[in-house]
Amino acid sequence: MATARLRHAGLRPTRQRVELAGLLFKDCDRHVTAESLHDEVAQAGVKVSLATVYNTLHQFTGAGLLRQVIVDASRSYFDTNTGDHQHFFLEDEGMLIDIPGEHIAVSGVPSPPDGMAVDRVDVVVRVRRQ
Amino acid sequence: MATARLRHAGLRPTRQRVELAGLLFKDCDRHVTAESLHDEVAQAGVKVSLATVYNTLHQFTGAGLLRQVIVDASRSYFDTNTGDHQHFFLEDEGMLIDIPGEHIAVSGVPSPPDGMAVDRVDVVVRVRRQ
DNA sequence: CTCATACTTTAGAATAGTTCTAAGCCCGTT
DNA sequence: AACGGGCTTAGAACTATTCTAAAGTATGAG
Repeated sequence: MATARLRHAGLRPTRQRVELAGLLFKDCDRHVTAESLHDEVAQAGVKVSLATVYNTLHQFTGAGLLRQVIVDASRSYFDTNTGDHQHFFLEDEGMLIDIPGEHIAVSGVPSPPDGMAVDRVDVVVRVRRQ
Repeated sequence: MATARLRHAGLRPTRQRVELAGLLFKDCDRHVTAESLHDEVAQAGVKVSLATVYNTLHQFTGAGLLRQVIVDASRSYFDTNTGDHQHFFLEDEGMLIDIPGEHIAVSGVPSPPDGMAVDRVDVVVRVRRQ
């Protein structure tokens, strides 16, 4: 459950973090923005400030519970799936869909510049209506 | 030259657009941000407002002369190379390096959701020092 | 060449997402 | 129960970007 997961990640299980973790990790994999999560937690009748939502998303990301996905210049998405996978990005709706890592492969990446190591390879398949 | 290129793209060759196009398309492929280009044009002793730099970058992108690259949540990059290629992103320095399209390949992309068509596949190889 | 007009540029204000501040709160330990 | 350090929060601040509306300018017609 949420409390144990937080403790294991070295994060004090405060009311706010437990609430947010509950929403984020309840069911399936999810993609949220700070604002969407803030709305959702408010909808659930819990009061958590937007600043705390931002803090929490970053702490969870630092602890490896979330992964930040950069696909849109105007806002940040966070993904509850931290495993090997990539994304479709529906540009019309600003929505992400996972592509399992087993399905997709990138080949022919040149060796990185001297003194650099590959941190991650991100693939974004941008799709539009029609 | 810049003037002809602008006319061909259906853009009136104003002093500002000609100056910016001159800087952008003079030599090799380049990656700029609005701010870096604004600094550069100022350095060259020309006065172009930041708003015009933004306008121009977007108009050039709309005309197919530039391509916007989304790799960083906090700012937009524009690439003078509009051909098929991908990028290394040096996270420590906020710098982009092209990976030629012949070198890199993505396979196993599932078919997009119903009613959607693939617009573009972007690969970002994030690298860090050491 | 001159003019009219529509398109451009610009300074400054406005906006949106995000981060910061500092004051009070609360979790875990003693 | 009390304490101490981390946590939360409202609101201000910040930053990249976009908007506004007023002044400037390229272009085609005459």
